[in-house]
Amino acid sequence: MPLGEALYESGGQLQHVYFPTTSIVSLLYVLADGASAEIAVVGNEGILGISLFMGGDTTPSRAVVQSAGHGYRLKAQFLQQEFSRAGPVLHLLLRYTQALITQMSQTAVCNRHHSVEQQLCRWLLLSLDRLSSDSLTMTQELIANMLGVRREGVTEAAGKLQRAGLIRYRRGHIDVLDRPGLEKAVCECYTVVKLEFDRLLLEIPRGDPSHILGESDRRALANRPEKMDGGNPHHTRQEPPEDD
Amino acid sequence: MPLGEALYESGGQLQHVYFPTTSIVSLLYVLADGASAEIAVVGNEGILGISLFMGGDTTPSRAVVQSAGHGYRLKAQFLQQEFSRAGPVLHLLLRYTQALITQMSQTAVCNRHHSVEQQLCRWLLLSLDRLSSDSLTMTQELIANMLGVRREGVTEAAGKLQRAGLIRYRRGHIDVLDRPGLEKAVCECYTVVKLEFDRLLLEIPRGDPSHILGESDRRALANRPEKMDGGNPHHTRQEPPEDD
DNA sequence: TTCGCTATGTACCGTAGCGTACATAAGCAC
DNA sequence: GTGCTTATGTACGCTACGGTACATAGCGAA
Repeated sequence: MPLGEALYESGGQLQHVYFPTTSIVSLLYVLADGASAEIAVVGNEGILGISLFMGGDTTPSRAVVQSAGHGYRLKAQFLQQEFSRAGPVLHLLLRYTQALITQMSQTAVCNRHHSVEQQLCRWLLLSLDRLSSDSLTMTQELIANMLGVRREGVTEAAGKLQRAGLIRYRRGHIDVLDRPGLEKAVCECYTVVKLEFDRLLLEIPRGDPSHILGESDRRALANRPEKMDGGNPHHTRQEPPEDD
Repeated sequence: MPLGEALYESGGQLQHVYFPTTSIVSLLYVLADGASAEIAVVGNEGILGISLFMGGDTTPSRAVVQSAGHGYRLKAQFLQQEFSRAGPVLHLLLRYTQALITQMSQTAVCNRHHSVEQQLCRWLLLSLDRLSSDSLTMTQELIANMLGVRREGVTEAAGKLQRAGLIRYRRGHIDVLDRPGLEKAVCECYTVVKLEFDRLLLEIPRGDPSHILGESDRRALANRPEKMDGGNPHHTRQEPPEDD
């Protein structure tokens, strides 16, 4: 999944869902005048194409690869088939969708009330969490597009963070030097989203048995079908691999 | 459902879902410093408490009655019971949730790129659509809280709209005089959301039969259980027809 | 190595919206 | 009516950010 590739366009018909593994994908809303804003970011914890099981088939958002890497993809019909079985996969997908809703909502509030610098911190940490790395390949121009601000604003904010010793960047690369420091500088929006993802996707729900997802269910999701660049020989699944 | 009542608080355990009929409810995200922003508005087209069927049981958002009126409520377990049957109600709820996601996302972009005046227009139209009326009981202070801006900003924007002959307001009331004019002044965000709601909730999906929702399904949802002021215990209604 | 593209740095002005303070007026209770 | 509460109007300075213009420097290609 190369940098900049659009997995789907606003309103376009989706054919697949995607499961990033080492890549990160941004969900963008684009306005008629070309202005845009990232409303959520999806990495190896998530799935792209939720409208395929939510029932809308398409969505007004755009999905762009923000950090090159790998991922799996699956034909929509296979996911829908599994979804319609109303088993643990359905519940896990819905819980993920709820986590995504939290991310979108918190982004909306953050857009309203927080400074570019705070939003940059949030963005860096959210991206880092999805890469399990402390280094990003990313120009300030791209970050500006994601945040929906001027490139110069990002330059300024990034310069401030660098002078504070939190990050270091070279042409097109950002290294995080002091992650705890970054977490101190970030607004609460990052924490809210992170806690909600952990709560919804890591904790084992109690109560209604239909919602219980144990370790085996999470393994089931982690054990993903159809690696895009080749094969994982060892996973067992019902659907045969297909296309590409 | 009186003005200002909180149907649920951020992180609080939900006991019921709510179906507003003549009321409007705002979903708010509140920051630690008290600042807040409305991320979506729910009226007679929608349902409050989606986290109950999405599987999270709770959510970081707050639901506040923005326009007093009536509504139905239903104990969470009954909705979950119906949801777990994986029939048309499930698909309708998920389609509504996707529409809600669109509204939240578009709100995020609008917060980023559009002026207070444009956002006020959007807010007025979204509220109007959910009241099927051309008059709101609403102070500028409350609107400011919803939009996450200063009250004075709303005063100014509303004054501009009034001088343009689009609206008229008296202490705590707003009348829309020229709705077409308002629709010309509003940003695209309103239109995107409206079209998406229409597409997802009014159009009859084609293709996968499990997604088909006909007129009877929509009647089934409109035919709502447990009126809030009545306490009718007969909400064990007959199951709606499986399909149209 | 040199060249050239592109990412980054800096500066200047314009403006929308914030924080604040206070004035006015509409509606309500009596 | 009178008086109080609360909604609305207005003003002023401040700041963050947008728009623009241009300078510099890193890095890859030749």
